[in-house]
Amino acid sequence: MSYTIKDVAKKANVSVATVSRILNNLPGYSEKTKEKVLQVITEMGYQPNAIARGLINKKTKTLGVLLPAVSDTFASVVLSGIEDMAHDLDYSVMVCNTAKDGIRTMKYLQALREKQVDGIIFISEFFKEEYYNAITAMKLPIVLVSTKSAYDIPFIKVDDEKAVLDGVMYLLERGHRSIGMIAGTKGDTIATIPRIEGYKKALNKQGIAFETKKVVYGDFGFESGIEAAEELLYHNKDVTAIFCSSDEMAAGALSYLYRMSIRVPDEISLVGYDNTKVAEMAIPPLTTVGQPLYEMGKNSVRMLLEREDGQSKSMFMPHKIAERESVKSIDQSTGE
Amino acid sequence: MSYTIKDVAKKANVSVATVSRILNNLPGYSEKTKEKVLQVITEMGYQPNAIARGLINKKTKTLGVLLPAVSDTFASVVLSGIEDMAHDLDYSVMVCNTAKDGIRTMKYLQALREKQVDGIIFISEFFKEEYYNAITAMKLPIVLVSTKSAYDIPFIKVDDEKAVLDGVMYLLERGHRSIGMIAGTKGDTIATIPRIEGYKKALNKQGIAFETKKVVYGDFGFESGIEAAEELLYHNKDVTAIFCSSDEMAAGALSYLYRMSIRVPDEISLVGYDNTKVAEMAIPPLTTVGQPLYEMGKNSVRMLLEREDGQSKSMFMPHKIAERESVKSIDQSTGE
DNA sequence: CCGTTTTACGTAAACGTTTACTCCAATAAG
DNA sequence: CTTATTGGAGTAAACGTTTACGTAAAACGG
Repeated sequence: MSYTIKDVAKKANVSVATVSRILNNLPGYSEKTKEKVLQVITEMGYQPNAIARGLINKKTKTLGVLLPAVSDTFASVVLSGIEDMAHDLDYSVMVCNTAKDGIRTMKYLQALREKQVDGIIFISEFFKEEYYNAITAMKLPIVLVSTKSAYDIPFIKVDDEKAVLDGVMYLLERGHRSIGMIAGTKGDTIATIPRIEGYKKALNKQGIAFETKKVVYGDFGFESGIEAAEELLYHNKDVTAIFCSSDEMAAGALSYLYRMSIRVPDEISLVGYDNTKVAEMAIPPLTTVGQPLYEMGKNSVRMLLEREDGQSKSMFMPHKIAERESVKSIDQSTGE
Repeated sequence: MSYTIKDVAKKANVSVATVSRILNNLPGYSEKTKEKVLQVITEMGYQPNAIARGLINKKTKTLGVLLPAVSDTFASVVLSGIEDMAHDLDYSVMVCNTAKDGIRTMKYLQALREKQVDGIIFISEFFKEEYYNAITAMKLPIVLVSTKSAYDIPFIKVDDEKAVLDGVMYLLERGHRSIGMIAGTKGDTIATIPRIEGYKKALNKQGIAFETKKVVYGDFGFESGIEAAEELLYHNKDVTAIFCSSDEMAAGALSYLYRMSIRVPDEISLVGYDNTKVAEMAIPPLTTVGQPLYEMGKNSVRMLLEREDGQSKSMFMPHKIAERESVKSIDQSTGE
């Protein structure tokens, strides 16, 4: 159908080897033939077939990305970083929306293997043993973004505990003493437990006792933020601030508070997590502890590709509080 | 490195042809050998190489998707529909973030061609002649989502004019008489001009004169919504409602109104477009004319793949107003 | 001017599949 | 019992590249 390297060779009166060499600029031809061949190529509109190329040199220049939901803001920002970096390095990316479903993840892993991707990036999902086995079996480089594992697999993420500690300290420094927390999925060893730990430590630094009833769990999504806020306030009439483990949940909390006619930040302060677009768009704009999601995406492909030789090591990315308008400093003496 | 079909054949004492036939369940072997081979396959953990397969039968079972920005809500919902449908049909998808940049689009088009994708889906971007030439040159099926072109290329979108007409009628029916519009990118023949046309027609139906100063342009993004709202209100103190050409711009408008202490919907009503998550999360939740984005994504791959034989035809998807809390009925006599 | 190196190519095998042919044995038909 | 048919396989070419190897001519060294 399309022209092949043979057609080019024939038309240019050279061998396919020569054409190939020119295409890959390897040595072994005169300047004259090079020009000739190049001219024929543009004349015919020849495009090399990456499949054939991939078959022989066992590189497809494509990466696989597994993520829980393309359509959530968090993952899609990471994805866009990955995409941009991949594009710069002449790689393509295949996205696999695992939809929080392990079976599908395994199916994808197999598809990616069959399609001979050069590496896999795994975003923000719990990394099961099953995945580990599958991936090591296929001997593919992999990096984890915004998650980590029990295995020796490089990851790239922020230090959740430290990030939350800073976020809660931010509240504490502004006079808040009764701070609730809307945490992520209960039991999540990556994004929930360390964050609660950070929350505890911050409280502890100020000599404030930790109370179990002040942390409620969600699932990082908007709706769960609504419910969590309701539950939290039901059991804790006195909180003056809530730390939320995702911007979406913070938006949910905001929504609930609005419905209850509780003003933010006048009556209750809110801080989110991630610094996604929803934090910017919220009313009032959310103060949030930001993760450099786009950069994390970029770095993940860099790590993946550099890994070739020396197993590259994991890295922690810096977090940074994005100050906006959802937090009020309160007078410590009055408590409100 | 990995096992090949030859290894399987050898170990099972059959020829590669037989193994291949079994793998593709074509006829030509006894039940006994089938079992034997299958057993060997699982024993060895053999996985076929899709690259080799693709080379010979000229199908890669992968699709290319071009979109302006993965990280915007709109495109990512479409993408997730594409992804799900593709997964069901055992296709993989390569995403290409064109970042509103034509050069990059051309580069992607070339990469997709070299990688021999089976089809291309083009989301929501203006379809340049340059693209048309490139794509027809590679003789690949293509479908346009949420955009259309001057060429004979199947598209799938809602009827923008009609959708806006309905949205504006919704406002009209609730007594609004002075309605502003925050439109998309000026001059956009797909998503701006027809929508303004719909706005005009709705006004016309009620015998209200169209005024140029009541439509201002944005770029579909949040920030542009802020600016557009400001400009609109500066020139039109009397509007009681604003129709926005995207939810994000509506969120921007909301944000501006909040800052100005103008209550929504009490003082000004707002309706958005798209029905993305941001409409749900807004405060107050946005009434918006919804596009079935996820379904559009799903259908696009169906269309693309069915196209093989009879050129499938374009389709319009139904829009639907999602009623939430950003619109107030006003008393016609007072004009509020 | 002869031997050696270098340059500029060409030939063909290889990558891992699929599939058109071929072939033999067993079965069915007459 | 012969002949046609069928079922169960194997052989090898093909897909479009890359690349190891070979080779003739040109360039070079002495």
